[in-house]
Amino acid sequence: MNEPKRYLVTSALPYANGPLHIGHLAGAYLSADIFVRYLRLMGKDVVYIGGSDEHGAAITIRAKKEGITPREIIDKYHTLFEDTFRRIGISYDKYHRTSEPIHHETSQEFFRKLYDKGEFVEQTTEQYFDESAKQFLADRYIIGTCPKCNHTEAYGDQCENCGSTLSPTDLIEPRSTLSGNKPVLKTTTHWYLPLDKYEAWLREWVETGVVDGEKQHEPNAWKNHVLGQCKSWLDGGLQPRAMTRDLSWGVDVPQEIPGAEGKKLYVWMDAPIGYISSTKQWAADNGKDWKPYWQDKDTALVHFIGKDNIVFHCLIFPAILKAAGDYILPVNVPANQFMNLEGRKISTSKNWAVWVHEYVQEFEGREDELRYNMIKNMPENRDSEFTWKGYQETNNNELVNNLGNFINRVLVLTNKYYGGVVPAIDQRQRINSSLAPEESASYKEELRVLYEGLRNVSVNIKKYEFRAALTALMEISSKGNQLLQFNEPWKRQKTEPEDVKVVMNLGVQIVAALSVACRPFLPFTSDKLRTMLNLPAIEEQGELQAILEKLEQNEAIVPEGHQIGKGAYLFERIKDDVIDAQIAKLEAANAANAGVEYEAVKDTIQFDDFSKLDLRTGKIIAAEKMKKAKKLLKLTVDLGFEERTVVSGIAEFFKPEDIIGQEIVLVANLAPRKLRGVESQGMILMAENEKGELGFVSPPKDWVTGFTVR
RNA sequence: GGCGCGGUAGCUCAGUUGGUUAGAGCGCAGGAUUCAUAAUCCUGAGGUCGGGGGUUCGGGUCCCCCCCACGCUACCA
Repeated sequence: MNEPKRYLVTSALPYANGPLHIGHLAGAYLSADIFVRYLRLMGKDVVYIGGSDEHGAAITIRAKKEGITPREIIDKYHTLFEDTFRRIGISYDKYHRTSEPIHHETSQEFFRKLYDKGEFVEQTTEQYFDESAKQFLADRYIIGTCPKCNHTEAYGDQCENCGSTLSPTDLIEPRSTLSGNKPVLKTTTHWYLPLDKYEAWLREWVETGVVDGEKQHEPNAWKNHVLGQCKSWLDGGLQPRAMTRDLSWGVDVPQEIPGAEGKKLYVWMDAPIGYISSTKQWAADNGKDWKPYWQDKDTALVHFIGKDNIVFHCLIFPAILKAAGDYILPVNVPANQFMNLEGRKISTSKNWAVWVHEYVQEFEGREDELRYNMIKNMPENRDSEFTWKGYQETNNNELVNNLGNFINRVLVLTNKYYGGVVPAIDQRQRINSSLAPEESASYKEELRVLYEGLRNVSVNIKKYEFRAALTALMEISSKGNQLLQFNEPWKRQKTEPEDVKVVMNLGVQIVAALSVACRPFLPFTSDKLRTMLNLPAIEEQGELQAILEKLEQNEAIVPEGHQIGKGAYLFERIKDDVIDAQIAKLEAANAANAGVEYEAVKDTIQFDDFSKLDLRTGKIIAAEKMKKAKKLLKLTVDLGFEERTVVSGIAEFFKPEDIIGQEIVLVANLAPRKLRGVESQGMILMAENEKGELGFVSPPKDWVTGFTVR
């Protein structure tokens, strides 16, 4: 594969239904931003694309709940996203939105093209339908009792209480959120993309990089967990996926297609095509042609996403692109894993998160400090963790003590000794090497060390190893500190001023190199440094490439005689009270949210309804774990007059040997049901707490078995 | 239960195709130093590389079994 002519880089489109937290940032936005800023600094042709994902049922439901329009919600979050990204320095070339007409047209064109080519399979299935509202109900429009945790407000696709993934037909007592009525099952027809038909080429493409006999990517360059998850799906066999849904808020299925009425494009045919429509808008705004970026084989397409999006970007979207024809496939999908927060999973609903828009407000001027910590702890290959204490430590120990201090030392000394003018030097002078205290080095040899340091940053960014690249950046600064330490200008200025000139000139060169090399990671710091050095602001147009070329030729970056400005602190120490306040804030928000949520009391029943239940006291006399099931125990219950076999989903909370002799209450007249091949004759009553933990409901100790409970 | 990514120093993590005494940063202990935001630099202590077996002249690295964490998935009357 040749060096690409141009790059098209995307970050996952955030869903316009809630603010951005640090997990989003560490997952898909900072990584992309580092990559594109680097490419620009190397003089590459690169376009960085993103936008808000603004369709879907979750938004309409929320709008209904809050009594506002979906448009108001998406406008609110789209504006917030744009502002947040700008303030934390995510340098999109185009941040677009899927509600724009150009996006509707683009995704409809895609659909039309696939339809005309006969790629779709039409399938008729039964879906819930609200007769009073006269419409099919999206998963999110159906609420019912979760079959797993009995939460009464579970959605048709997911229970937000226990987190399990559901299908609408799983819900007990489903009801429509539109009318509150019980929905009926009715047939509906949708267009499916037959992924099963594409399985063979998708597998070859993922595993070898070859499509249609042409090598398009190097699988070794893909991350393990990305390849692993793709293979896992491929091995499991791909199923046709619906590309349309019965939704009210989204992109219409092109109306000339028979049966299109009331149908919208599903997220697969909507959100990722947002990358393309966003590119079109960028091209229109800048007098460019969007097509080479999506259709020319010499373009490298890179998707930055979180691990929850791997299958989507590595299998489904490529399938759509190839089915449409004329489109290139991604050369890499460097998905990150997840970032935890203070030992727990980040959770929007539980309000366990650091919100980026709050951070940029509360820590204005400290954007790079967050970026630095996020990159240092980026979940590149496994889940990682953000802690406020860690944030404080990286800030104080690395940004202040290492980087900021080195730069300050150079600026202070240069101003003190030479009035801020970069000293002219005699290149024949030898100084102490920055590499080892006992060795000597020439000016040019030290420029070479700097060159190698920059190369090291560069190589790691190319490999999508941003943590390593950041470490390499900090090594440049560390070597700078060593150079000063081994040469001790403050001592030798009086005795060996010519040596000191060489050292300080080098110091300025290193700081100047850092002002360019730090930019992908710390763009705000880069700007400040350029001002301090009195050097032109960075436009991200080949500046890194330019200094690499100079250094490779052993040429200085900053000429002798250049006047630098005064130093100022780039980073400031963060005190304990700031950190303590943030931790307290986190705990408080979480506690406020965790206020025990009581389930709503169900509809009133009559005594007759109750008396239909036959509850009996009993005792567990045998228990064993069910094979091939994580949650199930097979229990034998003594009812006095008979023994029952009961399969119960309590294995996560109780070991079989611990519950022999446990007295229980059994629903004795529940219709038997087979679970994993074993007939369960009844149900044991369990109490559940707010954490979802289970406890037995039992009669007093040594109660007689087999008697009724009422 | 199935599949997948991981399990390396007190903490956060590097360790390429198997090859000499397993590394970095932070923290800790000593020392040097003062240009610098009590910053910097040097030295040191600290690891049966999750456990067990195997292949090999040689295994953190390859193979098998097991344990733990996370994710996806099935099961939850």
